[in-house]
Amino acid sequence: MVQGSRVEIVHQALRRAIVEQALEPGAKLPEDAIGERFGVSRTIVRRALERLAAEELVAMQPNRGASVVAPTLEEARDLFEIRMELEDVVVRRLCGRLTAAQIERLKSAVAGEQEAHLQRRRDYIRLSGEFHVILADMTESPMLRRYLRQLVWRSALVLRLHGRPDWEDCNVHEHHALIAALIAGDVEQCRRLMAAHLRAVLTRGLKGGGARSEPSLWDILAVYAAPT
Amino acid sequence: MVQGSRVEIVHQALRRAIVEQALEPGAKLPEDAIGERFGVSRTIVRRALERLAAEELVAMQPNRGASVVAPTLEEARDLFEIRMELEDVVVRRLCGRLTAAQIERLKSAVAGEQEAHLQRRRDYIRLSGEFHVILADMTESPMLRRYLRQLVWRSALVLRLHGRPDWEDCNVHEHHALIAALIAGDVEQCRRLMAAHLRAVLTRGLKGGGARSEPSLWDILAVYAAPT
DNA sequence: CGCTGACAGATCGTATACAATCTGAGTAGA
DNA sequence: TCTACTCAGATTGTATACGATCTGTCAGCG
Repeated sequence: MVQGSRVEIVHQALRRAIVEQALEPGAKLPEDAIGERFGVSRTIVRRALERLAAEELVAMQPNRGASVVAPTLEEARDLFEIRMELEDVVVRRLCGRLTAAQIERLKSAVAGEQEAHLQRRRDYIRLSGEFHVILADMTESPMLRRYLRQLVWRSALVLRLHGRPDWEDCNVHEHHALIAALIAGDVEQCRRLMAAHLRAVLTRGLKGGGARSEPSLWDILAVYAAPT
Repeated sequence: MVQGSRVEIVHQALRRAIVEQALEPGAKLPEDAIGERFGVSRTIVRRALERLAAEELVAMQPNRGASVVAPTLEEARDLFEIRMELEDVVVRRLCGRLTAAQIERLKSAVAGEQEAHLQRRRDYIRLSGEFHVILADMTESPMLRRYLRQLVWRSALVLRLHGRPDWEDCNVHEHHALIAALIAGDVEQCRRLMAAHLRAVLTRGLKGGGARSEPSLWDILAVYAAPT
């Protein structure tokens, strides 16, 4: 009576592991080992990896296997720019139109974030992204939902790779303010808050010369790879 | 010296067949038959189908195999709404910033469309979508490029399913006007033209009670499936 | 006459076998 | 000492075999 096939199970498990940053960017994902761990054959694992590759959470190189993607700084910025555009669409659609039930759902989601943050739980990052996924869901636009999910997932990866380990960058207040503005129904205010929020996430995440941030080989070699 | 693996070949071939509407929406895609046609095993075909499923060009049902998706009218509208948002981003980024080479490329693309249209070639629909893909490419944003490609491909499918077979709905003039506005550099004018263009495509495609448009079973039964 | 259940054919889901490819260690030669 | 080559071990790429599931047909029963 499992709702999902075995491929689905492996797929989602790996995605969670990536989004929650249990699997580091760049980590190798050998088919054999994963298959053994989940008790399935390589066929299943390969299909799950292929799906993750379609979501651009893992990269597959021919004859070299799969590994967790390690987006460059440039890709990270591009990601957030597009995400800002789509989140802008979301707030424009939602502003002043939230039902009581939706408001309740958003508030409990933020409460969950707060708790995870206070307890310094590993899933804080996932939860604080989940807030945006919930917002996207409420637009009832399958496309918006779909694309924003992917962008949010990849964002988590990016922040892990280029971000600081600070527990101080807390989204809870900004999420609260956003909910209030959505209820109030001032579109421009909503857009401003969302844009500011995302910009804050990005700069908090990227700008701080992270204690943890190991620049990727690609970035490192950028200087040295200049022609002639 | 093929650039892509065999999976890639089958994947792209099937996609072209779908986008060019050689494969009707709803068409079954049996793994055996396709494998035999391309001279590969089911393993390869299945992976190609899985990729197409990730792009939402085919739907895979457990134990029922794959078939070309047949988006509902509602999904079609959603698709175009999101596409309009992203195309808006594209023109905002490109307006007044086109290089001479880019202008040349766009013009020759439109010329190609025109030719295909005059000759009533099957690939006209693909080419007229390609114009938008080229624009997206020029933004140099991998994300924008990626998402817009998917949206354009799916658009072709939607227009086939719900559209009229008219050869009169020609995009060439609107594409020309758009290029001119992008060169001129008037952002608001660009946005207006793009929005009008897409709205025109949608209404030309969907509104006209198409001679060919068979409403899907789902739509048909909507009235009859009301509770109690 | 209509319904139920069994069966055959087709199609899909998964595991596994074998070939191809890559990686790194070790060795021979300059 | 350094370079180039070879080869074993590990890992992936692909085909295929076998079991599971679905669909449609047809006989048996009410």
